[in-house]
Amino acid sequence: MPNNQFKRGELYSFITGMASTALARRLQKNFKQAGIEITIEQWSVLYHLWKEDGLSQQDLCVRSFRDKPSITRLVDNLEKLKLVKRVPSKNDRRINLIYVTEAALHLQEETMNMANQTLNEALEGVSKEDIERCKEVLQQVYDNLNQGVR
Amino acid sequence: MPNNQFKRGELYSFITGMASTALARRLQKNFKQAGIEITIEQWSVLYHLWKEDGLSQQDLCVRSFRDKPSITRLVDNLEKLKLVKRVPSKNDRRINLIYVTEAALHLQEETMNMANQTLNEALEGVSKEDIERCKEVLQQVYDNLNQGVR
DNA sequence: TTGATTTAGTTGCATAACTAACTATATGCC
DNA sequence: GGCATATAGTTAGTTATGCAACTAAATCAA
Repeated sequence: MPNNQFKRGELYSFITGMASTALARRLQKNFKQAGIEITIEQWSVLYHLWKEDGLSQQDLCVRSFRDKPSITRLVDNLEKLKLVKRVPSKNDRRINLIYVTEAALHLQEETMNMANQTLNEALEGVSKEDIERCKEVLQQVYDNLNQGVR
Repeated sequence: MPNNQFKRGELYSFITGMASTALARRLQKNFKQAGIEITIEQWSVLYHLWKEDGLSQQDLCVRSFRDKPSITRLVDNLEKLKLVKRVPSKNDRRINLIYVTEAALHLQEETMNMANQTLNEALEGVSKEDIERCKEVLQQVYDNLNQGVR
């Protein structure tokens, strides 16, 4: 029997990710109250593009832990909102490079501040050390589940 | 400045709950490979009913951290699959009490074992102590975000 | 050069989530 | 009793996710 055997009845919140769900909901609410009409999922795509503009959809898949259809549709919706633009790559015509627009850049500062502030509220009373430890555990869980998968 | 100020670029995986998503996906795949044709969300409702049968939909909302429409539809789908039954309460006719069927009871042992095993695989290499610490952090995050909310 | 395989992205279908608005029953106050 | 309010659940509309099947372009091999 593995020494970290999980007792029944303890697994539910781990599987459902209730903390991250609550956090996403709160951030969504904060966006709305500030009159920012994008979803958290759309924001999370912009987040990666703000860090590095001109990523391919495939890059976005990897970085945002989503599958290809999800990214296709998030980019669709972001394009409708005129927050990003698809630009076909000249080297490889299969590839779309995604660039943020001026409008999206205007959102960056405010939404990043809101995200940081929301996260800090969520982590109120939790020590830096415990946060680090928790992040490591979650990363390990992710890695365990994806080893051997490509 | 709060002493647990989160640095930019570190928040993404926390918000998206990539670990819990990966875990849910893996468990779903394991169900499918075993020929069990229910979704993780449906399973999570059954999970609460196995612990305590005859809960109201409202009870299920609270315990599964979902809103009312979500539970309505999950119960709809579970009822179609003949895994639960809605029984109107005699004391209060607004209330539906949800009971698992024989068919659902047959799923309990196997799926709970699969869930525990999947979780143990996910937590391979993580110490009991770190798991505890991580659970406490996630609980604290949830509580922080829901204090003052009812 | 042609034909098989891989890669990037899209489309279709089912399930699930949130919000808002709705119905029906129960409760509380006058 | 009667009306306002609260509670349990449903319905409708939009967005997102997962899977499977698909198209188009690129690569690799004979």
